Amino acid sequence: MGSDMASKGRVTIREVAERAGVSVATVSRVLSGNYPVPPATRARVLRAARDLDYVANAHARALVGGGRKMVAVVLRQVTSPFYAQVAEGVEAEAAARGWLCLVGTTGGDPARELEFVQLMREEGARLVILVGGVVEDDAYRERVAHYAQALDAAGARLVLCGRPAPDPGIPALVVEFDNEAGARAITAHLLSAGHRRIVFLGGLPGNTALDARVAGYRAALAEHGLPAEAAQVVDCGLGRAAGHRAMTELLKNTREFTAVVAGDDMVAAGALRAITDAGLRVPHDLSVVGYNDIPLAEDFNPPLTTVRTPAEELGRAAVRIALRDPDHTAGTHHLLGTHIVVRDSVQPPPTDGGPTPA
Amino acid sequence: MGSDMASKGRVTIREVAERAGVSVATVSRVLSGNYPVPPATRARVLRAARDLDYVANAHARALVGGGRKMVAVVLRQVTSPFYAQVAEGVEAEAAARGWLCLVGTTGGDPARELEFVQLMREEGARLVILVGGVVEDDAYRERVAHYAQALDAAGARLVLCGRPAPDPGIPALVVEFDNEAGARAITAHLLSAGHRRIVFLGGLPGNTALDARVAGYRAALAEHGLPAEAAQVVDCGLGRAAGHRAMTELLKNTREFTAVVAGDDMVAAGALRAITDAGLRVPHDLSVVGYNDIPLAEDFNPPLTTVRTPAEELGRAAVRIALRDPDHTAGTHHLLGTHIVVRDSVQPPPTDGGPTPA
DNA sequence: CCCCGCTCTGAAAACGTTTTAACTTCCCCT
DNA sequence: AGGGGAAGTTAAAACGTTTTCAGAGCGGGG
Repeated sequence: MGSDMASKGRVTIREVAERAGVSVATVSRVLSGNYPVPPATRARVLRAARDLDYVANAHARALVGGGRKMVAVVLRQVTSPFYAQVAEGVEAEAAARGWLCLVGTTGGDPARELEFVQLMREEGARLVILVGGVVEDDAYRERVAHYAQALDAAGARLVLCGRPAPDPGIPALVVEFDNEAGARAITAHLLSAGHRRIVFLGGLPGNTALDARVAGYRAALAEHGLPAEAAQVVDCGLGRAAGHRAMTELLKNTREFTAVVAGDDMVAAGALRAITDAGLRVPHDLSVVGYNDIPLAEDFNPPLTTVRTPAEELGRAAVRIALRDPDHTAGTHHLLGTHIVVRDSVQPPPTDGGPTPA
Repeated sequence: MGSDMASKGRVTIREVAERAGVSVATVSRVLSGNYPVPPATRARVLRAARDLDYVANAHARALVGGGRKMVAVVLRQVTSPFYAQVAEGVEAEAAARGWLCLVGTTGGDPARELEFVQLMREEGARLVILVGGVVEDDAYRERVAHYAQALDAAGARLVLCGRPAPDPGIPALVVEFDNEAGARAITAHLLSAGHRRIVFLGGLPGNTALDARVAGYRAALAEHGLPAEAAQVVDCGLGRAAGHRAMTELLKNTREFTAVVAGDDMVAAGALRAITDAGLRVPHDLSVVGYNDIPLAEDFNPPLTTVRTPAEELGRAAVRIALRDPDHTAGTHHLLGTHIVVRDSVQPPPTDGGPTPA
């Protein structure tokens, strides 16, 4: 760094030009690399830029260049392990292509989501990724349709992760996990361990991700020849606290079940804790499984059997798919696979009327 | 939304002006709200803007406005619960003031950190927050001094969370937890439960955050009248995997300790798992404490006694402090307090030569 | 010897906004 | 009635780049 660093304001391209003894056009050509410049001049410019510790003004660049390489991710909160992984995937894939990644959190508030998308339009994001299930009502559909059209008009693309496109005609991509298949598989796992009375804890009617998991759960039950009445779903919503509360409630009544499939791992965490608090043991007295396989799921008590949804890969896939085909292949739906990871929270149900032998 | 939405490119302020029958200056004044405009004109402009679904170009704004309200957080990874919380704090505090928040991840690579800070200079961030301990060597000091001076010259500020300012003269703020006090307190907790042979698992020589915790650990031992040789610190570094590996190793030898204080909760998670794998029980055979109180620490097996470092508050404090005094109160050092949260991973040590009575 | 074309460089326009300075009106005061 | 503001509005400059267009220098082929 030179000793004559500007003490006030930023160094502009003009000062670099002056010091190098060339015009601003030449400096721009060297620095942006968009145009060949003979080695001698090039070196002189580079030298001057380095001496002055010049940094380009991204705004000026974006202004004339008409936009910039930026992707925005919008999610409920970064402190949720699952969302954090998705964000990391997006960020990694974006960074690998030299794109900037902006993450915004909404706390689940549609108003803040709208606000953020608006902001991203102002910022000239070329790709906006909305992640996380949502309750799908008219307001939602209208909102997303608006986003999609506005972004599309500006030459940007919208991808929805784990939430539905409002209409086949809307210019948005959808990338998500096959929730139904995942839930079906994990429920089948419980079934094949011998469980028959299984409750689904953490339904959230209207939320498409959860609805799909509930559907998978019911499908597994049906496939195993159980009547529709065998399904018990507790619509307590997501989150550790909700899981804890609902499970506590459930345990107050006479126990009509031997296993629980939780809406996600956080719900499972709450449920696990509630069960322990009630003096029961998992999996000895009750089996429980989760969903998502968050990083600390194997440190739960006991290590949680759950279905792995490669969250980071979801994020990567979202940007990869959106950026791959420049032609407008909108409206496409992409499903990502999942698989069960078996740990220690499941064992055959206790035999009726007495404790199982060790 | 009007039926005549521009189908190509963005709607500019000029088109709004035209439709409203005023000049661009007037539109700008209405939209930016920097200058009073009579209600009638105002309404007409607003109407035109809405009809055209106009969104301002943030770049043009930032260009003329000389920068923009944006804060950038740089951290190792968002998937680490502690960092995620810090990021959330920063984001929340920034959003509350109408600032934009950009989070960048480095994976711990100084080169990527440099690259990102450079990028933020280009983007015109007015506040850059570097978070996370780091090994402090000459390269680090030089790097940070460079950031600080460059940002300062551009009228931006630099705040360091949990890492040291290279030199009192450098224009950077430091905000961090009192690591030494926290480690001293949690070690004292173990001591007062009767433990005498305590190992510190997760040292990382050169990393100032960890060094401070080790110092606190040693101080607690000394205060309790134990000789310096009583301290055993295992420099295995951070992360769940490191903790697991180191603990496994430790358990291979004859056990010379009854408790372990982990460098952070992730190390504790690994250690807990290693102990369980070895057929031992916590806290019956061994007591374990962590550091940070990450959100899932209470779901560990057993629920972890640890020291709570309010991470979100750290993030909030960083932006609050940096933005509070416009005068250049640089070089200041702010320490945030911590406190112990007691759960179930500590109990008095087993009596020598036999199992403790229940 | 002249002209063409190529390489290198520079002047200036453009990007979309904010803001300053100036210019009308119109009203009120003397 | 005339002058001084105030209020409302506009034209134009400025922000820092990229890019187009054109000019200058120069070597080679006819």
